[in-house]
Amino acid sequence: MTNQQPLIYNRTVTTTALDLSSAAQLFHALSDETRLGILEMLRDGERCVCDLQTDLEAAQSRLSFHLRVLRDAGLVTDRKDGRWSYYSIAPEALTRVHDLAVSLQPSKSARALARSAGRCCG
Amino acid sequence: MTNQQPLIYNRTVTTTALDLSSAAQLFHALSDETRLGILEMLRDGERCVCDLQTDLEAAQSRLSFHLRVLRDAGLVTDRKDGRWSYYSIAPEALTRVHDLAVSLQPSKSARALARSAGRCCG
DNA sequence: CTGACGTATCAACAATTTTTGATAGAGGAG
DNA sequence: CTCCTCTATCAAAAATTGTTGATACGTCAG
Repeated sequence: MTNQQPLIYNRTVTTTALDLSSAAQLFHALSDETRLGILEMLRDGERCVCDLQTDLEAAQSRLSFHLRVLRDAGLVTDRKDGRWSYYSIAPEALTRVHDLAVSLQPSKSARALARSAGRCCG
Repeated sequence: MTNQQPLIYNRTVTTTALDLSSAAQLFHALSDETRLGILEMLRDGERCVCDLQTDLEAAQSRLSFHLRVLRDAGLVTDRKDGRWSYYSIAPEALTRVHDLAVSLQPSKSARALARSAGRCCG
């Protein structure tokens, strides 16, 4: 259950209400400097934890923690080879971030009213 | 200082190392369901806090808190009219999210090695 | 086998974020 | 004015997240 991979989303932007929960999870995974640093490193290709450990000067268990957050959010995948674990970026997840940004943009039909009504609400 | 607005970033994606700190702040603002719900509502145009309060069934001070997080991250702007505060989406911030997603994608020169070297690190 | 290495996980603690309820101030209605 | 509405802010409490050090397990070298 903890190893469960999140769904892979379709390329097409669903116009239906976004899944706030999984969107939040995705953004949360990106909301930490250490994790962004990891992703930045992984841009050049897969890396083992020990590599990251060296370059980011982070304790092993700390890295392990952040890698798991990234993996749970679907942002990275891992592969084991011998005693090493190699992590790489899952580009689909970034595509999804991209799509979310698009789908949060104001709609064309932005209702230019709001204050025309004397009373605001209730 | 607390009311300080974040920088507006250029449209062009800088290839230089991203500013991890402000990127993290931006993603953090998006990492909460309530805040995503707010943004979703604001897609249709500006809204006063009391509107959001009604539709999101959230306490006023809670909303105020989240709106501030969004504003500090540059995701929304606010405008006062009489006793109402109207919030709207700041599309540039979403563009920046978009750009960040792009700039985190794996580089072309993904070094397809990593395991070709017998030893991993050290 | 044995011992060192690479990594994941866990529990305890620290730090940060979010919620809640109370208070205060600005603006408008009467 | 005075009272009510809308909103921001604050402090305290609750919840969540991140860090650290210890432990465990698989794998490989010797």
